Amino acid sequence: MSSLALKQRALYLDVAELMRQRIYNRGLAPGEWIDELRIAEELGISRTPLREALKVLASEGLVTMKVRRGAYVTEVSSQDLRQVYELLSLLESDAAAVVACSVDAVGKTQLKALHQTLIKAANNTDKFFEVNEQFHMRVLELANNRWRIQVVNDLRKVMKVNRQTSLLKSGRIQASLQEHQAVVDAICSNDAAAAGAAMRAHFDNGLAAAQ
Amino acid sequence: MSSLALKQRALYLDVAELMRQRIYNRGLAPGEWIDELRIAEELGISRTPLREALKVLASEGLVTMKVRRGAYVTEVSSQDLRQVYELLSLLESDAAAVVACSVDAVGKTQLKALHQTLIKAANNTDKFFEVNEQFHMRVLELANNRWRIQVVNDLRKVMKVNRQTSLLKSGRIQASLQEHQAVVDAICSNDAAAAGAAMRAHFDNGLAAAQ
DNA sequence: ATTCATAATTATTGATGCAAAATTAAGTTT
DNA sequence: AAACTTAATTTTGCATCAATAATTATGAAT
Repeated sequence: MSSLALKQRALYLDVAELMRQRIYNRGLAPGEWIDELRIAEELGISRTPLREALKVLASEGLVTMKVRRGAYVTEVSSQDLRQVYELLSLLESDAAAVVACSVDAVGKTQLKALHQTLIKAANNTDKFFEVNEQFHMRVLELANNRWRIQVVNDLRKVMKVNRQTSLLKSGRIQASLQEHQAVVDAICSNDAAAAGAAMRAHFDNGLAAAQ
Repeated sequence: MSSLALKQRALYLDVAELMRQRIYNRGLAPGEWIDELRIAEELGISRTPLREALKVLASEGLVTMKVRRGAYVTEVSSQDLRQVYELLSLLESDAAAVVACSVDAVGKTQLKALHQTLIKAANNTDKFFEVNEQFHMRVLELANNRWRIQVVNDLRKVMKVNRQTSLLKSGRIQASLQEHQAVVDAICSNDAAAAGAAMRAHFDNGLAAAQ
């Protein structure tokens, strides 16, 4: 039985995810022209699903389509990075405030548990990134607005294009953990204003460290 | 010389816009299955650019792709509408606050002029919609964050799927004008907090009127 | 030698074709 | 007559093909 025996997702979605990863890890560099023929051949697929994938990435802002000139990896300037950061700060701090009002005991327990996992991952950068994202996503899910989740997900994809600048000056992880603690505390004491402020501070510090 | 002599945009973008309009005016009803063959034939094009257009609309949230079952017009529930409204309120009230801080004399003049145009359009619903959107977009542009503009544009597209519910109970236009006036006044006096609050109030009232 | 024009190559865009999957219709059996 | 099975049709998803536009290369003229 083949390993690809039954695929639930359409090919273009898998290709989109693969291209995303290539963009994140600079296999495809910012500004670079995307050679459809080469990549399609490389992946052993036709250009149709690849082109569909590129249009998905274009709507996410990861690639830019130029008419009759194909697809290019979007160049994310430091200004773009700042603008995206501002939006994430706005959307996620509001989410934290909403969650502080609406969260139940289960939600509080989940956030506390995730924060503990994050503390344990402090010495493993990749793991820290992963759990950090889980924490932020859990807050968003608790805020119960599927459109906000969608928007934040897209913006985070843009951030990942410049992953090396996006986080982690020295000492940033420990500071980040303390800021998360403040968010958890504020949410668990149902203090909306404090939760929003703590999340906003977290993003402000993150942006400052990135520059 | 043909009317389509030189087209600057790719076909799939034109098709996407056409499909958007059909969804807005209920030529394609919420939940309805989109018959690729029929529409492609109707438009005299092949399925390829239509399918590309559908993927663009899917990423905007206007259509939903089901695997091996094609594309369906997204059903926007009243909860979705509320959630999108909340996000627009958040994003645009923050934009208004930013503009109040950064706006120059030219920007102030533009907003005042747009508001005057809006007042004159009070008796023409379609024109009012149009100028209203221009006003909101101008505020966003002055806030100088291209990612916010993109996000708001996408969210507004979702709103338009339920246009009939989205605005205009009786008396809503006059109230809306007064609320806009408050936004303009606050921005022109560089009062960020007041500008944000005025825009937020505008959205809160709009949502209340829609339900 | 440099610049402009034209030809050749390359790449994007849109159309068509084909196979797999899903839905619908038909038929058989209990 | 109802339900299950199987056949036919429809439709999606991916591949291939053709045409148009853009870029590069070649050559001619000043």
